[in-house]
Amino acid sequence: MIDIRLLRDDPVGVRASLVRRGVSESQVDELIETDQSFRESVLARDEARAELNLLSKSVEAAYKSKDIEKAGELRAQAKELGDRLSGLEEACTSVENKRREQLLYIPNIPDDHVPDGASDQDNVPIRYWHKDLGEVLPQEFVLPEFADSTRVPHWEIGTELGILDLERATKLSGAMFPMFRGPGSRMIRALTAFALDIHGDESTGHPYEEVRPPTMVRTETMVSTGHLPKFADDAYHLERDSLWAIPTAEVPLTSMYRDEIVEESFLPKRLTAFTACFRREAGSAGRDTRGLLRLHEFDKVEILAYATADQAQELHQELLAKAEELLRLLGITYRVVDLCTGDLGNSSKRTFDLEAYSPGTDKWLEVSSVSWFGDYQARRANLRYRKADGSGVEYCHTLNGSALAWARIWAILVEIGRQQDGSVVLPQVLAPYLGGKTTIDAKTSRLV
RNA sequence: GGAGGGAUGGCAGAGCGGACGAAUGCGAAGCACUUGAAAUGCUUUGGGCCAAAAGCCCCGUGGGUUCAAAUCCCACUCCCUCCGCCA
Repeated sequence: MIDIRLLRDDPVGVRASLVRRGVSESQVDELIETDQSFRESVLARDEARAELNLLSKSVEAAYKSKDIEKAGELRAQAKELGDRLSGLEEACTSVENKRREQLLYIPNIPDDHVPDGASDQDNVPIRYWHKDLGEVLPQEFVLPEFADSTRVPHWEIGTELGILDLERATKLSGAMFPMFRGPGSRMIRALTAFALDIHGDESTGHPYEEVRPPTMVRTETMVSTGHLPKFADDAYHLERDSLWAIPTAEVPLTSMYRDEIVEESFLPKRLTAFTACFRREAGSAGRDTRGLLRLHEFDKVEILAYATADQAQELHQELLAKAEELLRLLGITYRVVDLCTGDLGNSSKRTFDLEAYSPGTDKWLEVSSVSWFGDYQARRANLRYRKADGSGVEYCHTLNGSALAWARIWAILVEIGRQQDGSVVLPQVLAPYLGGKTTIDAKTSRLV
């Protein structure tokens, strides 16, 4: 959540920033009002409490001096004050809860650099990359030719080779649950090992610690990252056990140090995790239903960092570079997009998306989203660090990005690797993870 | 699933109605002593609300009793041990 003090100190500025990303003025004003009455009732309550504490002390003193009569008198007085206090206390908690509730629904304040915009149409491409062209500025980029053999959608290729079995997956779980088979399944395993090895590489000097977190989490864990309470409809909920299926490894990784105060020297802390991710996709029924474009369950490797405010921006670039590195190694054409205020995620301060080109569908697919959350999530998670100079305790900054989401990568690899004869050639970097064989044979559907 | 035990500061651990935001030990920081270190001694060392001195809150969470609760009562949550079941 946002820092309520910011809102107090600069209501006009904060309101303007939030309106920029689609929050209504009235929602902000309501919060300001609630906060004001909260502070008033806290003051009233504390004054009454102070008085009562004093009275209690004098009761004790009266008893000690054996003045039973006076003690009785004071007790009656205190009793009366106590009754008044409980009313004030009740009022106080109720406003406080109201304030917290309102606060939980207010999205993060976007960074000043975030471009204005209403929807994903207004996102700003920053650069393109293609294996033969290298980095290219947006205005200079022209999409190179893709061979006809690659202009086949991945679901057709997958079915043809028997490495994707969506029909039977539907039998098991319903639409939008994928099932990979044979080399198709092994590709996911190879990609995962490949990515984790790169993230965990010690020789970089800043390896990411590999974590295998739980996939089902408590409600508080989902609240910390901002996925609850606002977006409950998007998540799978196991009511009987009060657990939620994680939509991304960001959820458990961010809460790992929830309610803790770490030392400044601990930061920046880099983590990486492979998990399945579950999304109900409640608002998108009927869209992108074919193939692997939109799924209820998919595998993803996530990278995440905790940082101080000073380190955050640099870490953001580092995470982005990490995700880009994988795409480059895989030879996938992509662009980096600076998300506009209208498309920015609720908890995010700034986000870069990586969109990879799928020749089979002629679409740019979001395969990674790299976000800087400022202290928004850390406030929700009560995740802080003790400053090295001893000057106190501060909220951490959190950042994370996908690197990468495999379903869409799988789709693109299958499309760009497709040859005239229908076989699929996979990137050489995966060879060590595929038993040295990188071609899926058209006839036998086996790796050769 | 059954039975028991527990939840206190960075850790260990006392306190079991008022003098307790909390003994003691360990750890950490500073200072002194020392050529330096060790040892020793002294001092400091939780978080939050508030613009803030003051004031107020926090001993798992929520409620209750009381003038007064870490301490008594109730509920919940979590953790541990044993038994059962099990990948």
